[in-house]
Amino acid sequence: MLQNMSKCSLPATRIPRSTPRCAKSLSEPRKQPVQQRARVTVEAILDATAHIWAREGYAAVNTNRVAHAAGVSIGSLYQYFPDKAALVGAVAVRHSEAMARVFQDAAGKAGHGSLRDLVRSLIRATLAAHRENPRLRRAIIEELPRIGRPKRIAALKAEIRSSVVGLLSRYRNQIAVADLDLAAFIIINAVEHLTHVAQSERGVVDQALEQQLNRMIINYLVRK
Amino acid sequence: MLQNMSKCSLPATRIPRSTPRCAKSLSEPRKQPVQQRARVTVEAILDATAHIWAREGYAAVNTNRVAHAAGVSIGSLYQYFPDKAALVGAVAVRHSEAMARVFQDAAGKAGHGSLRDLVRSLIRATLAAHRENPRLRRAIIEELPRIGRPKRIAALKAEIRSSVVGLLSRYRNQIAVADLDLAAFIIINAVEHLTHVAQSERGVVDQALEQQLNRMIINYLVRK
Amino acid sequence: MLQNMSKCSLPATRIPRSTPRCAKSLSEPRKQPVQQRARVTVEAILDATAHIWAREGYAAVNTNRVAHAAGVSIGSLYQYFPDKAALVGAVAVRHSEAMARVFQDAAGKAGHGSLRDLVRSLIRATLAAHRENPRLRRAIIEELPRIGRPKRIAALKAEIRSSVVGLLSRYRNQIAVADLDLAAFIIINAVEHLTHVAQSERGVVDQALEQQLNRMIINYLVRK
Amino acid sequence: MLQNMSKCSLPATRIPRSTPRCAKSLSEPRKQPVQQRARVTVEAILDATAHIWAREGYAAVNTNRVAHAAGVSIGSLYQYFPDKAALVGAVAVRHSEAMARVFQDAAGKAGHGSLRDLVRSLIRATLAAHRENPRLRRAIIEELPRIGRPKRIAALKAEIRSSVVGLLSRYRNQIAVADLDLAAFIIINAVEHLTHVAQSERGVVDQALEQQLNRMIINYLVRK
DNA sequence: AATGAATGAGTCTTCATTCAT
DNA sequence: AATGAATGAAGACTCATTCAT
Repeated sequence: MLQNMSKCSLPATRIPRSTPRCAKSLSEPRKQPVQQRARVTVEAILDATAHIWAREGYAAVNTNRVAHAAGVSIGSLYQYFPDKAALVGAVAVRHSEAMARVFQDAAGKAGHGSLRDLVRSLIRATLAAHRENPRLRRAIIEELPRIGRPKRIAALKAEIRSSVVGLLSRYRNQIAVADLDLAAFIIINAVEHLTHVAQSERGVVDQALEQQLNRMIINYLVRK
Repeated sequence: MLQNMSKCSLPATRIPRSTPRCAKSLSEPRKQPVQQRARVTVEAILDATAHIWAREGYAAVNTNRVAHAAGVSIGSLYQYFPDKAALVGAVAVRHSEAMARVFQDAAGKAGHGSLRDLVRSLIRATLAAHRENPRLRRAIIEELPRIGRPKRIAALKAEIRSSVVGLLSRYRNQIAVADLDLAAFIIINAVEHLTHVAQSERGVVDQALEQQLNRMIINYLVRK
Repeated sequence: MLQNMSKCSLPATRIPRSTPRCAKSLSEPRKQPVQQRARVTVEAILDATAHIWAREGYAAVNTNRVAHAAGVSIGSLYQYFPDKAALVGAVAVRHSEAMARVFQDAAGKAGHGSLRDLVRSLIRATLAAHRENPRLRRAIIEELPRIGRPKRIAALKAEIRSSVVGLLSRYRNQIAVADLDLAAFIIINAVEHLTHVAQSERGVVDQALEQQLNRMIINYLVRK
Repeated sequence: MLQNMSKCSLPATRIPRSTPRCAKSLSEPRKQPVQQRARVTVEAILDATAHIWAREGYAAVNTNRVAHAAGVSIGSLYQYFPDKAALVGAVAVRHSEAMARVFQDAAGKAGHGSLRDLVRSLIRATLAAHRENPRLRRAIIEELPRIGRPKRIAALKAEIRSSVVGLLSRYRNQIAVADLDLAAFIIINAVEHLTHVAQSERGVVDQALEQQLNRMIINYLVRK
């Protein structure tokens, strides 16, 4: 009886809740797969999610479809992921980790060269990262902020930025910008977005773009 | 009671729609309001849409809610907008037109100054545009590409780019970049996105950023 | 406050009334058009209704669409027709009257011939009636019973049947069927439906069919 | 209460549907029930559909109501039937198959008798079929053509007709009609419709009618 | 008389999530 | 652990009808 009352509160025409945001979103995976077989299942689910998300966007990702595409029952999916947000969250994490590795390698290699070498290396790494599954990357960049908890993403970005600040600070005396944090912010976002938008609007990320980016960034850093 | 009898009719089967189907996305508004009160209705609907979209993203925009927020019946909404996409499309158009005016004014004012003046003026206009309802702008930038027909948006961007190319070409001999179209692409997107991301991640678009942008762009254009 | 309660009675998922039939249906036209202009309006409305009904079925007939197709405002439509059922009712009546005239002419002409002549004449009239706007006729035959009040239609049919009984009774001594009412029922419905179904399934109502019908009916009547 | 939190997720935009669109009408059932309980569900849905359709016509069939009447959630209904048309389509198929069996039995039994026996047997089978749930039969006959794809229905009818032609051809030398296909068309439709209309207008399908039908058909076939 | 703006109950359909087997 | 049947809240969209202008 009482529980029926809640059904009765909406007028017939649906006027949805104006406060639908709930603090959760992007929850952690539910349990770690221990058996080999289970790890395969989880991978299949993530692959299916990534595929759909990359091709058709977040709105097209739905749990039943993912389960079906992964060749797994919907029940199994929920054994490893508490909800839809956890699904795309896990995909994003998996992808980000791979990207971070690429990026760190690049930074490591340029460890003892000139500022110019460092810039060139970071830009090259960003371009390389983009050529790797650009559609998924696009989806993550464009849609994750609306899905996941913004604070976590902000923290991630801050981390990357501070590592770039660390790299730049070795060349502080050559750099015309006083606020290195702002400089890192500008460099990272400009390169990142220009690569992204070149990919999605022009369809290619080529030599010419790379050259322009190098010129733009190095001039920005060293020129008065 | 009695008047309800007239409402009694056979349950009508829903089939009709003599208009095709398929091929929609971002359809045109349905009919032009001719009476004054209708124009008020349409404005209220657009305002409500913009408000929800800006605050909570496209996924939170739903037609019943928009109608309710606009103080209008769902039927009225559908009298003027054939579907949800048309709703956000109209908001985007309304907003874009306003922005275009701001931008063109800026270009006009800088008509006879130096290249440096032109750059400064365009950057200032972009910043100003961003300060005007930044959340709606963010929503449009981030989500419209996933909603509307990409070709149309691409065409719009190409138009803007070519107008910038036109402005730059007056100063060609001062510019170190051979491919003016690529230069315009880079300038527009770098400034646009850095402003955007500064707003959404740092919460402000300040003097410091403006200064850096000016330096970055002008150095990019004139330095070897 | 109180009026809101009524909005609260349905559970969220719609479980519609299981007694939706209401006794009304097929109401009379609302007011007679007196001015010439008004008569033109009414004709336009009926034409539009007939056109849509014939082409796309009752489910596709909707008042706004009819009004639009008739070049009339929805308000004007409701000035002359109290509801949708009245609309199709009026079309059916207008059509039936025309058909009745055709039929009565045929009966009149065969007034003093043989039984064979009478049968031939009635069948020919039925065929002729079918060739006149067969799609509308099909719609009326198929869909009116579900729309209009069955009693009225039954009465109409009884009337036609009794007039055929009247015609047959002149030849009673040649007829092998004792129950003339049953005979009339069989003749009318067999001829009517075979013509109808030949039209809608074979696309034509031709000489061969007419000949077969004549043979079937006359044999049925006179043979032991 | 606590468990409700997990239900909290971003409002999902409704877009997906990775399957085409357009080109449906009378679509196939969606997935086959494999578990026993699912088969029970499907039967309940079909029974509910048949009941409403028979009693109140197609316009009164609506998915929520069917689900409710079947004691099943609307979601379950859509798990097995992609849309409303599939629902009535399945009912029609289930009914038609039963009818076809009745009819074929009749033809089989009359395999080695006279032409007169064959006719008598077919007519009796038609009458028997009509006594079995006449309202549903009426609904199917009257409304299916407007719902389903006409080609498929036409094919079904052609099949039946050709089987009757097969039966008749054994007695060709006794039959006065040269075009056996036309004869079959006339016989089937006349008997079918007269039975139907006797049921729906007179309320009974009795001995007298059966006798008249036998006389009409046999005379039609054998008399010059 | 005519217009057309407004209404809102009603209908189809989807999809995240739970739970019995 | 896995399966897949079941659930139902939610959301897009239609259309008969009313009423202010």
